[in-house]
Amino acid sequence: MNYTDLSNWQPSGGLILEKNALKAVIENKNTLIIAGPGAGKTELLAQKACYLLETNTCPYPKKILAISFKRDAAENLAERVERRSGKEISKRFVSKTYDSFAKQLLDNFLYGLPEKYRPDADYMIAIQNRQQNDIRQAFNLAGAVSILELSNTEYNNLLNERLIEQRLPLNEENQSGLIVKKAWDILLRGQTPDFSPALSFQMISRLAEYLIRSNPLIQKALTQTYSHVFLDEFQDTTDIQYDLLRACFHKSSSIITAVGDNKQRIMLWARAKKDVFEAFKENFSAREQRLIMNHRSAPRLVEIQKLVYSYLNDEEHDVKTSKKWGETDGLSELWLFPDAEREAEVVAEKINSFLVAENLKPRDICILVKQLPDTYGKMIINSLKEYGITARNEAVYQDFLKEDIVKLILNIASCALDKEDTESWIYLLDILKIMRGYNSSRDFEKLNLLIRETKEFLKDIYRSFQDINSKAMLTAVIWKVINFLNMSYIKGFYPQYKQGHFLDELINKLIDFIWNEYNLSNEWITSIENLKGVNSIPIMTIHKSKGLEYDTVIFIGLEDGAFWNYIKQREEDTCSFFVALSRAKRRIVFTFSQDRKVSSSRYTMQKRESIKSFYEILSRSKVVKEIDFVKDSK
DNA sequence: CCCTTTAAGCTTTTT
DNA sequence: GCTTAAAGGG
Repeated sequence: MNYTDLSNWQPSGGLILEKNALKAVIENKNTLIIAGPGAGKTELLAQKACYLLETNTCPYPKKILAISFKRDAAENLAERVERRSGKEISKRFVSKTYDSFAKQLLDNFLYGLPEKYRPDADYMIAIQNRQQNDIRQAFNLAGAVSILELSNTEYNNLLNERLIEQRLPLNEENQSGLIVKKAWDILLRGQTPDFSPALSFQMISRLAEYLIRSNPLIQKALTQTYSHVFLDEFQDTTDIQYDLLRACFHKSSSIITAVGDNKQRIMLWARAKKDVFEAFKENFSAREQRLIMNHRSAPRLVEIQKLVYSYLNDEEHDVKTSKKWGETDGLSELWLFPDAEREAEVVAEKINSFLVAENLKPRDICILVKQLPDTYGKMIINSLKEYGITARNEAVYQDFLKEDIVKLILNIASCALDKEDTESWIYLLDILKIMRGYNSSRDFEKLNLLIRETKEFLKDIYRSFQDINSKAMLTAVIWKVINFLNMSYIKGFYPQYKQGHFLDELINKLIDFIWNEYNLSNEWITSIENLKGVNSIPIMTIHKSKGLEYDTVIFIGLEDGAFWNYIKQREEDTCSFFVALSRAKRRIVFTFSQDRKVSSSRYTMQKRESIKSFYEILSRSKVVKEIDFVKDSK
């Protein structure tokens, strides 16, 4: 392997990194990179990975470990590095989620745990929903008595909290501590006859952390394997995750680069550690580095974004916009409506003109809500239908579409229906190869046979699709695909499908969705495309939109009613407002409706009293155009 | 059976 | 804070 000389290294893709970003790429110390929206945090990590690998600063055979929260973020990062540095070199870039990192540690070194905390090797992931709550049940079996003053949810939360609030081992000095330990025992090893071992991801992280702490050799191996560690979306790190990181890499030679944004901290309610930046700087002697570019948003929108900083008591930091924008680029509007019907009418009409007159694609636009996309989006979806435009609650599809089995089956369908789709063909063949354990260089014969068989099979599927005239027939075709893949190969390759009925449910849902789309379009390729969402406008919550960007963002319902929790979480909701605002590249629209029919029967008067600071920000910016849409002006 | 009262959910991910 | 679904009372 030829490595690039340190001084000759250039960011790939013809990109020019801002001064601080280049510094952060090259500097080989623990670093906390704080950067606002659109600064290219993920891109910086990808560039840094390429730098470390290409210049051998991460010396062969050592690796880089990148940890993200979500699977698609982890995959996205890995994909960027592979695209730039090539398959060979990027083998030393390991990108995974916190949970897979923790679970892998636990599963690989189960016997490194003291016997008292060693789970059964066949433990399941604990289920916690209405029908079944493994943790509650374990506590019941352990003899815990529920507390009358607490509601069900509060009590469940309390039990979960007691399980994972501290690092292991537990303090067993008092009576309640003993019950917690008993519950742990039951969850770790089960209780005959009817409770099987089950662990939550939080418990898995706690166990992994304890494992590392009690086995210095494993910790050493870990830090020797990974010379560099990347942490994405660092502001969302929970205390449990932070403890694990600390156990793994504190006082080690591994160099950590964390990137995050304190103004996008909207996960505190889900246990994010509030002082994680300060803790990291102190515990790891990390240097703070700020990026000042906003490559995403137009100058006018950045003006508004800057005003949010002062509301968050954040020091003034300079933000520079990209040169691709003109000084006065960026549109922001506040639309006022008498009621939600009028709102739906106007929003649909405007979206239609964005698509027609401005030539935007459906995926250039995003409809954002604080919560309850179905409730807030329902009327707009219906109004858009009159223009032949589809909008959909993206949450229903987002998680579903990134499931491995769904991706695989949809790829096969695309391959079978559209012979030009080489991308799907490469993806499919790659997976089949790995699933069957074939080696590209060794199993030449087998591979050829596999290619022939698969091509034959795809032709068959193509013909089958043409004959389908009922849902039962579609179901039969999908099962033909699954049988070709082989159920036991699937479960072996994707262990997450081993448990319960998850896989069956996904397959049934997939059949429902495809059949539904087919009834609308009567064309198979279009149905698959529409299911993937290419032709529909996404409606989603602010939380789901994190990390995404759109030309035009329409936020529905800048109203007290949507921010009902504002009194309890002022700062966090202001961050939410900021996240919504900063998704937009060129245009942001906020709507307010005097009356909103949230329920099926009643209107509710909307106020903007408690969130008036949001309106102050908008009006202080002096760039927001206020438009009052009175009833029935058409 | 109907009306009133009460509880729970609402913003998340992960094998 | 507001909706929905259930449980409870007459």
